[in-house]
Amino acid sequence: MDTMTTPAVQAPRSPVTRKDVARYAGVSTAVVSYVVNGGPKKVAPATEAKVQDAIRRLGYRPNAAARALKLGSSETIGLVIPDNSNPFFSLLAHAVEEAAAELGYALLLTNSDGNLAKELQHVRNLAARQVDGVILSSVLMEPGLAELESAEIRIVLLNHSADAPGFNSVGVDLLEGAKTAVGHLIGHGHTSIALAMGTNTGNYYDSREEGWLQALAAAGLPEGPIVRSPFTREGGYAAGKRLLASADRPTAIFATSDLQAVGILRALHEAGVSVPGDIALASFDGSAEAEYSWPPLTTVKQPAKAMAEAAVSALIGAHRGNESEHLIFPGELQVRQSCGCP
Amino acid sequence: MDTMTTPAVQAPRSPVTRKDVARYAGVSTAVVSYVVNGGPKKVAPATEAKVQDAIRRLGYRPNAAARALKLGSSETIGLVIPDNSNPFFSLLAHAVEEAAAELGYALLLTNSDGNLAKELQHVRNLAARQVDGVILSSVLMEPGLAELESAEIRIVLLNHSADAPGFNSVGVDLLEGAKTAVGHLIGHGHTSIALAMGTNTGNYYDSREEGWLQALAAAGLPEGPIVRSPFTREGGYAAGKRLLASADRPTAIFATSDLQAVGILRALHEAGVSVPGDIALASFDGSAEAEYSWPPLTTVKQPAKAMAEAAVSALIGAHRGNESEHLIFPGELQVRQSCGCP
DNA sequence: GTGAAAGCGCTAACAT
DNA sequence: ATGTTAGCGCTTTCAC
Repeated sequence: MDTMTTPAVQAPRSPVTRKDVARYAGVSTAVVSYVVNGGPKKVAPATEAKVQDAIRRLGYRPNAAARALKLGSSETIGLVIPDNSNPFFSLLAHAVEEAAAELGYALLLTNSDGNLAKELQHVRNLAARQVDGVILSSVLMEPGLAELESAEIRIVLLNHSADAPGFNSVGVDLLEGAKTAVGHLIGHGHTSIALAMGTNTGNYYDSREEGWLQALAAAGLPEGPIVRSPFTREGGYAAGKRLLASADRPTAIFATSDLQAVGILRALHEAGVSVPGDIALASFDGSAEAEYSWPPLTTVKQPAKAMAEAAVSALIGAHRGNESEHLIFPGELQVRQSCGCP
Repeated sequence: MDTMTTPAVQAPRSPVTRKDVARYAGVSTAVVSYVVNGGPKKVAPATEAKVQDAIRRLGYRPNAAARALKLGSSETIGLVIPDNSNPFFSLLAHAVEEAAAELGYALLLTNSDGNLAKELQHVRNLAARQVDGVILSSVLMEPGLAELESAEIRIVLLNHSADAPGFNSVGVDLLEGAKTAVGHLIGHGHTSIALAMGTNTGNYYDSREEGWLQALAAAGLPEGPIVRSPFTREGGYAAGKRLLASADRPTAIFATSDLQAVGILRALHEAGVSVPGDIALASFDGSAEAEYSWPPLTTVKQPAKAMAEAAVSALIGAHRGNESEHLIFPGELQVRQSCGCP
């Protein structure tokens, strides 16, 4: 590692306060506040100009900590997600950041790495930092969530598709999404459709499994093989290899995440299996990566932006009610080539 | 969109302050502080126990805003990146978050979307929020950076490989990385190697271009075609199509990012061109996506974790000097199949 | 070992 | 329209 050195790094923060501005402008500190905040009192145009000028000349910037202390709000929200380097979550995080910024809120980002202890610790830490609420993409379901109720902070669950009593939540319709995807595969004439199911920390039942089952049943098809592995590329890769080696090799696979599908794709390619010729594939998430795999993935797109906006709005938006709401968004099938469509 | 409603959302924040704890424990507020912060004064074990008990019973949590106000530090840093949904940046963000958390700092994340105005606005907003510094993955180079010097806040440039006087910076060795990748392609016997160059907002000269040039020159090879497009999958896709259509179609391509390479791959696949058989490919970044493309990409891996740690450390670490430093990390060639290796 | 109190910078009710 | 001032919750110096 090379190191180069040149002089002079710019200095830290300004010590100029509202008081300095007031003195410089020849007004009281209250007036400065009124100008800075546009209220609550009106200020004479001439005075306002003087103050603005003083602010500019002095390079004054309000101290957010003091404001937060006084107001009891930091205009900041926390986001806890499992892993920001997972494309689906990074997209979600970006959308949340944008939605929050829209309302003048900043975003404190933390990764739980799928670790429950970290998750709890982060929520508590965020609470201590006086965030106005946290959006939690939890790794686990109900039982564990109860611990959070004592955290004394507004929480909305994002990417959470089951009802969680006592919490606001927003998620995607896993059941319908899975049914749609599997139904599409069935439409291509497949009769042996495997499920590559992602494994969660909490061992709850994921509705994507149910959706797969229901779609099969509705078509009078037998239950295909199930293989369970993490919601990752590696997990998918392992799943793909296992499916390939199994006695009843399926002719189609429904993967519960794009990442898994990407891993499966690799396993299939390595084995010289053609997609969708020999085995068709459909997945879930609708991440950008799915559009550029080879072949491009047919996938159920989660409306990440809308979901993020709903979560932010439920947390800090104007209409945030006091009832707990469970918002479920529909996924949308994005048809590409991995399923067998031209 | 379905909506379900159930009663009772947990209540907001606790109004219990250090004063309440003091009263409950029968001590002064100072002692509570000593206990909470483990200093600066020692406290009798018995007293400490009483205080801890009071804290637990009352569910007290220190108010970070007040602490920040008093101390002049929010124990928070800001990160400004172009786009958190770009895998390379999301990885970087994750690493920065981790490194900051290690030191007890939280991370305020913002996306500039490659927009200069947004970038500046974010830096200023972060400064107003009393962050202790910002890590900036700027979209532009020197000239524009000058504006930030007035922002009166510590800044370190991340993912910045040129020296920026007056700023700390950490980046990867673009020149050597590119030379290595192109050299590897040359080692496979290619003599016509194109460059898929990413375009930046600031129109500075990217050393990857120079590296490509130097590697070619060192091998006595003619300059291959250059095609310029954004650092994205779409940009790569467009670049791939243009390269395919060009009169002097190359037998190898060096792409300046994995994302571009993924786009190129798609263009090549669509055209029925085999990789690496007909055209070999190497790229830059070393993101996870590169490992799971088909074929897997040979790429120059940026040590994101180390870079993030260095940036955080330069910003808030113990040894942060007052001289401006420019840290350049070496990239490491990850050899996979897209280059022609078995 | 413990406590009293000043003050960080800001907001807004109240006074003028 | 503008000024005065209390106090948000915390840290820490200085006294005991």
